[in-house]
Amino acid sequence: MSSKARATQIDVARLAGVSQAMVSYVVNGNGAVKIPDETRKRILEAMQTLGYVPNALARGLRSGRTKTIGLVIPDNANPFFAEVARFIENIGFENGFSVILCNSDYDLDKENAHVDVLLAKQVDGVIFCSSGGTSEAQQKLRDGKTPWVTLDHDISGLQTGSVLIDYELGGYLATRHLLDLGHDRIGCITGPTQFSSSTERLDGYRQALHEAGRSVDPTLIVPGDFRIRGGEAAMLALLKLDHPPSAVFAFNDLMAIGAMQGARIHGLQVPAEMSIVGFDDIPLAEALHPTLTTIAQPISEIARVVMMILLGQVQGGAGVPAPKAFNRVVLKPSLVVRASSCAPGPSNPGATG
Amino acid sequence: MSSKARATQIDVARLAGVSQAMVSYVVNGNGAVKIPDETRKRILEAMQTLGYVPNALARGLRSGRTKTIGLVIPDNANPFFAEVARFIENIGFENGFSVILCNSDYDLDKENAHVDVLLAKQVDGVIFCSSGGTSEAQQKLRDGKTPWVTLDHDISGLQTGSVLIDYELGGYLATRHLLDLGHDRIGCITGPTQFSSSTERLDGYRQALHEAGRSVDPTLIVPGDFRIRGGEAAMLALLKLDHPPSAVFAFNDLMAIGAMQGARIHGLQVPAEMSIVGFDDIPLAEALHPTLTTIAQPISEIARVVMMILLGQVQGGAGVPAPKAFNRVVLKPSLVVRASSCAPGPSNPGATG
DNA sequence: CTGAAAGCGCTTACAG
DNA sequence: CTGAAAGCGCTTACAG
Repeated sequence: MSSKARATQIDVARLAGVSQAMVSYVVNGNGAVKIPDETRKRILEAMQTLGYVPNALARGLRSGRTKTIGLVIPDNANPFFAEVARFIENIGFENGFSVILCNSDYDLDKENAHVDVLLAKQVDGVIFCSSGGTSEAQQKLRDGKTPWVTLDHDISGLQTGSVLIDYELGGYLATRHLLDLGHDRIGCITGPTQFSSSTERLDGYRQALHEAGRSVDPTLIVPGDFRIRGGEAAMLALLKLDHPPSAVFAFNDLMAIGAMQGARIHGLQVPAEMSIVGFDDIPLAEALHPTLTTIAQPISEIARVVMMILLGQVQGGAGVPAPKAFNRVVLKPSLVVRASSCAPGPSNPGATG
Repeated sequence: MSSKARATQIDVARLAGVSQAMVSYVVNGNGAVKIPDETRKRILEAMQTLGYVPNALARGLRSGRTKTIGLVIPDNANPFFAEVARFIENIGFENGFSVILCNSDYDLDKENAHVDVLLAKQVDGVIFCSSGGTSEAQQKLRDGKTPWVTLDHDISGLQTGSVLIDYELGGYLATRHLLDLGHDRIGCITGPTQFSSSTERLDGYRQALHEAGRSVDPTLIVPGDFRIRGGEAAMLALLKLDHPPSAVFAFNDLMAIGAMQGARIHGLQVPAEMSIVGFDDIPLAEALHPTLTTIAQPISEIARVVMMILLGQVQGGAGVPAPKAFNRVVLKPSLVVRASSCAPGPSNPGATG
């Protein structure tokens, strides 16, 4: 048995003494054709005997559907994206879709290469979590006819479904929280500056400062890379300033964790001597010590909405768009106050004078 | 352009004034056929003009290769598996392979369903990180002719490539470390007990205890679920014992993190009043506070070896097995001592008398 | 209810 | 160097 080639519908048909079409009808449960129980049973038995496995390639080529979607994210090792991927895959599985995982590594060329492959593989849809900016990959998706949904916040006239996160609001909430606690000098560890998801958080930071009548000190804004090590390095850089901050807002939780380490390396207590706020609310945020104050992204909600939009378009059939109301959804992040932020201590140089 | 159907090789051939075969040769760079530069250029231009994208389904159907592999893991939201997936995908990308991500959720039925789909989709290979035990899915893989590599430690005569982790050694090292520190009562938070990766760690635990002339107290062994919450609950259960442990070995880092929380909920200091050792060495282990002592699995090495074996079989062509030497690789975990473990305090009831 | 047949887009010998 | 053609395994009208 293991020496023979894989059985096909023709083999099954032959063994069951029916035509190939009958086998196909049984496999696909086509309701338009009624097959006598006796015949169906014979076919099923033949399939069993031969260990028949349908060839999804042939089916896809013929039907134009592959039951596969592509997921492009920057980095699956980041717990936030790992969670996103987990939820997406789960919903896909429940609906009979496989997901091809693509990590772009915040690299536009890689992103582009991945989209090429996904399109060549005839995926039924693509979930595109851009590394930021308008890329070649995004252009291809835009020009093509494969349904796709973006998780970016690039609202420049997208002609597709998009789930947007209000990053600016997130940046505002984080900063506002620290201002409310009495912090005056608030550091900022950003993501790679070319990405819109970074600049938007930064806009929120600035807005909160302005609203409170504070000026923005550019030396307090240091770039990170969305990774732990980058957060640590950024915190150490901030602590070398003549007037270091008493609180730091890191643009994601991973960097916030690194910032905590950086503070400790410097001998500072968190939060007593250094408040830290993150962004994402990864599951580990509340397992840290101290637990991490952060801006929560509604991960499962994001995944749910994205898949609803995408599968709506995919299953609606070619050219039938999803209900207009679902095409653009803005999800709000929210502040989750935990133990890593508190009012500045009296001895803290960064405290309100 | 967006209203037309996707261009095919026939369209390109027509526009370039050549036969379809020529287009195919250009696309695949078949060295056996020499195409004049002028002709090649015309074809390339026509492809550009029409926005030609090869149909990987047709190619796969014809050639028998899909340049796609399947990855079955229990849970991508677990940082350990997220890392594994990340490395696998990366190596796949470098070699021109896409990866279909499948989460089994420690559920044998789901595992089985995923393998069915992967086989139907004609993947070139499967990486199978079993949830444990001999499952239907594993049987199908064994019977089929699709190359596959297992990450399990089920050595019961596997006729396939396998990368094994010496979990027993890991369990031994963790326990031995705690014994060496002077702990007498060492708790154990296991994984789901039906899985061999759990029982093997437990064997190591027992062995270390026996070797030190200690008996195994079954009340100190509590089951976990490989998740943070489960670790916390297990720790709380351990602390309710009449004779609670002074140290705990959790079977993965996620549960170790939960155990830390559980200890804190109970008002215990880690490590002064409760030592904790994990397993995996996820990137966050050294970012925790205190940093986590754990048994490190060589994640990147695991991914590298798995892919080397799998791609060797895939690219070696049907029926040509990889070099025998690569077919079974046992990787050793190692102890990484950090700050979450120390000698028991004098006031600690679990300390050596 | 059942069968013969076209065709999805490609690769690959096989002739010229 | 170039073209005509078979065939990968399936789905789906179309006749009987």
